[in-house]
Amino acid sequence: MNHLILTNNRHLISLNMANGYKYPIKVVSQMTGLSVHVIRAWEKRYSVVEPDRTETNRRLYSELDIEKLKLLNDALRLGYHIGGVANLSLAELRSLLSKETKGTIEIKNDFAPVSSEKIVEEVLSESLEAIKNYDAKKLESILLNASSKLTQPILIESLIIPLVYKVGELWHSGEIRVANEHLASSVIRGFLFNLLESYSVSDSAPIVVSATPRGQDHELGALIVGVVAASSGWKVIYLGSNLPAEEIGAVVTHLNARVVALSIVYPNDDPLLPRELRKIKQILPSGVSIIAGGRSANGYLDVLDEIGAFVVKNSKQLRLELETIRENKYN
Amino acid sequence: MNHLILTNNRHLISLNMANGYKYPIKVVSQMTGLSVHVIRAWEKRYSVVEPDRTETNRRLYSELDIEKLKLLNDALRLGYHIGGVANLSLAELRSLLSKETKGTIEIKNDFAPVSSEKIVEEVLSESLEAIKNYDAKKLESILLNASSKLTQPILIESLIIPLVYKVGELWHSGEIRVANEHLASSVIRGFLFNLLESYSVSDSAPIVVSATPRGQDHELGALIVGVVAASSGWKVIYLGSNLPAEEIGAVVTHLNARVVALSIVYPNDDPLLPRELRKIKQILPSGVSIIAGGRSANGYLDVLDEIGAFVVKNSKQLRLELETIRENKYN
DNA sequence: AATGCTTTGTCGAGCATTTGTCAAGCATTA
DNA sequence: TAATGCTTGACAAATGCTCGACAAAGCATT
Repeated sequence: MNHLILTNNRHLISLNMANGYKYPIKVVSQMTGLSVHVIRAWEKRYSVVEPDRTETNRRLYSELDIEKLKLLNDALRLGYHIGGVANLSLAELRSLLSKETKGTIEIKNDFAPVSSEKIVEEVLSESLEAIKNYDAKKLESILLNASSKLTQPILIESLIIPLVYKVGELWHSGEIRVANEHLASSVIRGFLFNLLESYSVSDSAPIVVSATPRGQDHELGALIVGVVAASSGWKVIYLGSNLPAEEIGAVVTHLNARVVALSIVYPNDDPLLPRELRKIKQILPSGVSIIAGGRSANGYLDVLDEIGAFVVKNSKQLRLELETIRENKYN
Repeated sequence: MNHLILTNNRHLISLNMANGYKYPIKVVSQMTGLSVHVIRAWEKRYSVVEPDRTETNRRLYSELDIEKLKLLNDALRLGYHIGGVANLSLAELRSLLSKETKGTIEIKNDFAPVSSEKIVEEVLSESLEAIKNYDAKKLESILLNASSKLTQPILIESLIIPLVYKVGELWHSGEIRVANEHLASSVIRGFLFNLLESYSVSDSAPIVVSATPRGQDHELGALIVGVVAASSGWKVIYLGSNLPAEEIGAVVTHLNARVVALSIVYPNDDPLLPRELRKIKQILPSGVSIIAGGRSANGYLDVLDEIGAFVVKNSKQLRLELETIRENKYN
């Protein structure tokens, strides 16, 4: 059904369109995740769907057909046999599945006991392989794929962070080149940035400004912070790396932010950083919290303590800290 | 750390590419990634597009034609056959493709094709507004939206580059903050990176390695080069900024790349850069071409000349240069 | 457990259609 | 003159179709 809303003479907004277009089998295969062989076999054996044909006998599937195939595929994953559910109508299938999914929250755990650890391990080694081959596209698709299989905390804590560490290690040990590392960084950065931008939060959400202070060039940490904060319901203003204190202050004031999150990764003995941190503290309006994290944060514990920053060691602590701050706001 | 400064000779190009301009088939082939044979075959067999003709019967394609061809190419990649999608309108094609990826609401504007200049102007001012408000998400959606309305050359030459340039200007003049500039850089970088990764080329495509040499921190130029090259059918290995000569050499050798594209934006008087450039030349296998571009390339013309690099001033020249190199390969 | 029977995903052979590519011969352009 | 473009016709690769075969997995019986 086509709901068309005419807003003015040159914009047409169409919602929820089920136009008359019919899809070829290859596309249906991709959309449903079923192989073309299976789709044809099911048709032959159970008349699961009976697609139209072109004049030259090629199959043309409607959107309803596709929906049914998708539902059947879901049903199989839940343990049903194709023979048992093949002749159910679309409505019956839908109710069947909605009932099932209510009963068990974690569908995947029952039938596909692939542990997260297993996935992570695999993804890690595949990723490193892609990095070694300078295959940016491959790496990206691996990460995308992983992000759909893993929960966000696991994705960040068990995959992304270890991957970044590992790449750093291999680089230091000379097992991969600077070029490999650059390429990996680019892709991971792009991936995280997309992830960050994909969160949509309410306008009333509290604001956290994420950046690395002046002298700190490694922005992946700040991006990770951003992703974690966004997933915790914060509105994230991501400013990238190497940001002078005055700039951080200006943004916080302008947007009335609640938290500044700083990522400190390298070097861990920058003599100028303490001064920069103090300056940040000095510029920030009172009531704005500072959270610091990153591999080298430990190198500056005394300054961080001095300026009243919360130091977090991992994304879980970060989450907790953000939560605490958020609640205190209303006290 | 990414400053937004780029070439400023965009005026001429934007005039050339202005709205009513019609493109000959070879150019269309490059822009769409389709061979001229295929374009003609589709026209003959399905009347996919019906380009104007010169008095002497040569085809002249409009931007809408090009857009349609691009969309069709995308559709093929998703498994559609040309016969099935050939007669769809531009709007139908767009909705078909967006359904593949999103499947949600969609806004079309085909009913009164606004001129590119108008769009660009609007998008530019909206973008700057979003940047001033630290609204990364808004900026990103503006760019995404623009990319669906504009052809790729116009998007790059008339929108992205001017935007980058404008932001640099505003920053220098103090009208916006470093923080605004950082945020804009992040978003634009992410946008370009996505664009780059979205091109899929055949495995047999010649390879170009894109990077900035050691000492050059500004990677947007290298990304733009990457996007242009990818749209011209090259396989792009994007290595980011600040890459030592040995690394570039190693990658080129390992992947048997045909071209190294270097972006040189700032500073324009780095005393170490000439040495680095010579080193690159020295390390590269013979037969590998070097292309250099970017705002500050002019500052190193003699060295670039010495090492036999092609210096390009804009994306059009870049395209031409790539094409020339590509053809020479087979002679 | 072991045995058979059934279900079901996968594959290949042989044929038809679709589609990308190419060459030949001529016209236009630079 | 060399390069580019046009049309036509031909060809080969890719894709899809049907049918049949096969093996892994599930299930029930012994």
